Amino acid sequence: MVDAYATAHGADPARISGALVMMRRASLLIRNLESYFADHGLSQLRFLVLIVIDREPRHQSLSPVEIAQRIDVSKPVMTRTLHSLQRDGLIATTADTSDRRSKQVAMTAAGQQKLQACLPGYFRILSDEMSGQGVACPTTPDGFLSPSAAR
Amino acid sequence: MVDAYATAHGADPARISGALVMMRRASLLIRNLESYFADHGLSQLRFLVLIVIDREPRHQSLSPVEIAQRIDVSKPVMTRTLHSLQRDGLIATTADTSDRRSKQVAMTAAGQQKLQACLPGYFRILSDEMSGQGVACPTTPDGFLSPSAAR
DNA sequence: TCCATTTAGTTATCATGGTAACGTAAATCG
DNA sequence: CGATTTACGTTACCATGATAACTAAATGGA
Repeated sequence: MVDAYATAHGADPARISGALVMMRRASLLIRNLESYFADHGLSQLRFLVLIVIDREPRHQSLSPVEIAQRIDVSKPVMTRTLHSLQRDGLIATTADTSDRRSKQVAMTAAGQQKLQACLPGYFRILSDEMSGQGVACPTTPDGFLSPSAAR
Repeated sequence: MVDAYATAHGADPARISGALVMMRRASLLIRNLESYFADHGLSQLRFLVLIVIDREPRHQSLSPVEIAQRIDVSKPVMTRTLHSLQRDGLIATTADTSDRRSKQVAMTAAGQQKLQACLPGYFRILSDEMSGQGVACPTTPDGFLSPSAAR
């Protein structure tokens, strides 16, 4: 089916299929990860925030913009996420003494614990995916990618 | 950095990196496609709905559930999307004579036109991606996947 | 120094995904 | 048949991504 459309538009069906398969595979993996994190009261974004703070070698704390830039997410999303993480007691924020516009974000003990608890399963899922033991990867009837799977 | 975490958890860094790179690549491709569709007043989901109807060999129309199942999307999302496509004049719905719970969805001339207009660029983007000429694929500083990029 | 520009964080709003629950219609089974 | 179960479309609500626009603070040049 992809073939029909692709050749009709002068595209190489193999390339098109390759791209679609990759998207499908990645999407299912992301779905899988998101489901795993949900079971632990996290999400991909919340997990990444904790990781980024955790591996900060210097002072163990970062400003919201710094985190947003490293994870490549917009500032409003970071604001919302940090508030929710704070509400759940996984991070704590303090005022920045040198810049009154800014804050410093640090992990709490509960945050550290949560992160450590999630890491093994996270690597397991990624590892299984690459060993071909990940989620089965049935393409859509048409071979096209489902947008829902893109999440 | 991935190495440090991965080896600390007994995972194969190469596998982990591989999974992260794939997710990153797919995410950027999806971003790219979404941006392309936005320029044409569509989205991935709206585009797929049109494709699924277009390639229906039998009667040129489908019920909302059939479309939802083929694209692997929830019913409420399909309801919303079909309403928006109808509002934009790209599809038309008629009552199903044999099942009063259901409807039949068909493309309008404008819908056909929009679909045909989008196909070449769509295949171009997919093809470029697989030929290595797609979007540059810089991993995050840490090698982890940005959730925003996952969209 | 003072005014303009940039930057940090926030708010408001939109888009797009999901689940739960509901009304109505069809189907199934006793 | 009639009662229960299943299925279709919808509504309501939540999560998570984005942009635009605002406030307050820092910065920089005339």
